[in-house]
Amino acid sequence: MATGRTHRPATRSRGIPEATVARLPLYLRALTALSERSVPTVSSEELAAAAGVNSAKLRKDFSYLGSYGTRGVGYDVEYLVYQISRELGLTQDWPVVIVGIGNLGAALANYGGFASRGFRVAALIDADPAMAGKPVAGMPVQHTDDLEKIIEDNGVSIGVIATPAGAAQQVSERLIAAGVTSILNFAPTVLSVPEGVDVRKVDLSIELQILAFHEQRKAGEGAAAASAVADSAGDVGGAGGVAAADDEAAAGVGTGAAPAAALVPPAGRGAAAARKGGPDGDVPAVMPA
Amino acid sequence: MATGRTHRPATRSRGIPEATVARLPLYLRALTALSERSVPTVSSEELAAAAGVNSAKLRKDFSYLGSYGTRGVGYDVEYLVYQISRELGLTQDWPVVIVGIGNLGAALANYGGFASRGFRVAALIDADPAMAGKPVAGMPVQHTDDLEKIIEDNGVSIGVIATPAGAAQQVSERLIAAGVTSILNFAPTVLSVPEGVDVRKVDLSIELQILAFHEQRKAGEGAAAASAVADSAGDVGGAGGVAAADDEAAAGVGTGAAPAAALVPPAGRGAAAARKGGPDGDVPAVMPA
DNA sequence: GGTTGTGAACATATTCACAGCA
DNA sequence: TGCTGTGAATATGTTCACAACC
Repeated sequence: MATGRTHRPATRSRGIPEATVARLPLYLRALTALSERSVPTVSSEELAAAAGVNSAKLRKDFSYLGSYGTRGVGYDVEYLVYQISRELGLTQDWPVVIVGIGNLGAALANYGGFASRGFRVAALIDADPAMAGKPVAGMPVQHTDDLEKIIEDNGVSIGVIATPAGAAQQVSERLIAAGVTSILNFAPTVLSVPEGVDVRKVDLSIELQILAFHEQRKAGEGAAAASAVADSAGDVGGAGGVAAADDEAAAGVGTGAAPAAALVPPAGRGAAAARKGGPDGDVPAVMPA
Repeated sequence: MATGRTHRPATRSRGIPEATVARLPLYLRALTALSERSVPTVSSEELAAAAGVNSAKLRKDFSYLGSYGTRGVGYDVEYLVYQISRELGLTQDWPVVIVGIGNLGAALANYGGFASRGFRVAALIDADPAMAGKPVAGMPVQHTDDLEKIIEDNGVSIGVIATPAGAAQQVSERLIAAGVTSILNFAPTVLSVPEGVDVRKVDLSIELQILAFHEQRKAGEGAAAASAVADSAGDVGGAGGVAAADDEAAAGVGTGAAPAAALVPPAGRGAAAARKGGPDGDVPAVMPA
């Protein structure tokens, strides 16, 4: 590795669990708040509460980073902030580009927390020639034609896609060809990318659909059984779920990807097929409006 | 349940795994696209490719819903669209309110995919009196004072919070008190809510930090070892991760939650504490710039 | 032949509960 | 005494591989 250390120093070391990585930013945020209030130390219990997880999980998470606490006392806030920042790679500067400057792209560009934590918006890019040169968040929008040059000149390795769904795949290909290896995708599409490129997606409609699922359960159970509610609720900052994505769709294409069509109950063949289904004979009365 | 069926019809039935629920919207999106192209049936292999997952996982997921496929043939597209929609509760109408109409809130209000799938924006709410009455996405913004009335009059059970971090907790409390039981939170804060209320969060900065973590790994490995890259990449639509959240911060407060402070390496006490750390003696050369 | 549906094996994540240390 | 760090137990999720069936 970079330091010339032997591989896998001792027992486990390599590979912090993905679920833990996903929670580190949460801890970091809580710790930063404590740091600003000049709190010197926290217990796992307190910090866990602030981050919305339980303390055993937090201690386990930290144990993957090392033994940074003091038994009987707790964790040194400043020190932990530094260790987590380092682990997350936030002690260095990450230039990012945002592609697709519609409502959402502009919202992202204006997002303050962006700059605060190692990320720097290096450029705003849009395909609309009319946008070129217009300032958004105090920065001129540049045209897609210059995408490759911008990426290379700024050494950008992280790209944010906030274009309409239809443009996302192509944009991702250009970003990757120019050197980007991590993408945060807000467009409601599955991007297919080569091995070695990381993609995370944020999808509004998926999140809403997941909420609707649980809402429906609550309503159903409430009517008949009782409170089997505390299903996915309970631990807010939980582990599971993927992410929900939104899209600049509205600002780009008419209404986005694929609205119209379907949703009518399968009258003809559907009904036929339905017969053989009935896994638990569950065909309830939810008839579509 | 709604139909008066006996509880737990047969073997398992109740409780579709959370990970499966989180993928259903993905399948639904892919199926809707097929439906629009009038494709009558798909194999698990094809559909899995379109949704960015592997076919075994998809089949397992569907098996929790019932036996909706035909061996040797595949799945009937229309029928599956209906079944998944029903399972997710999308055959009914879900009025939602968006609170916090800054850049992000406006982007969400304009998002077309919103309306298409059972969700309907019932109202836009903002605390700024100057916003009141102004049309956003063809709908007048209403003032926070009327929040409770709006929720009740429209029977809203899902709320979207796109306010600055500082306002989020209070907004969530008002929403919940008025009857909302599911919240999609875009503010970078941990909401604490009573049991029975579902919260999902979308957090831009968390997502970026997760990407940075993997970027850092790539760089480190690449320099010395080689390609141990295909770490979190590989299956794009993977399972793990939480979500990343963004905030309307910029439009509301100055720069959001907690930017400044910390990030300097722990010179004094930090170094001292550092000694006892060295879990795997991993202290690499990543010295902050 | 082709494809689903699923038990069994494996992998990852969470929680418990307590020894070890300040 | 108080709190961390962690093995062991449990729960959840993924993948394999193949029997069942069209």
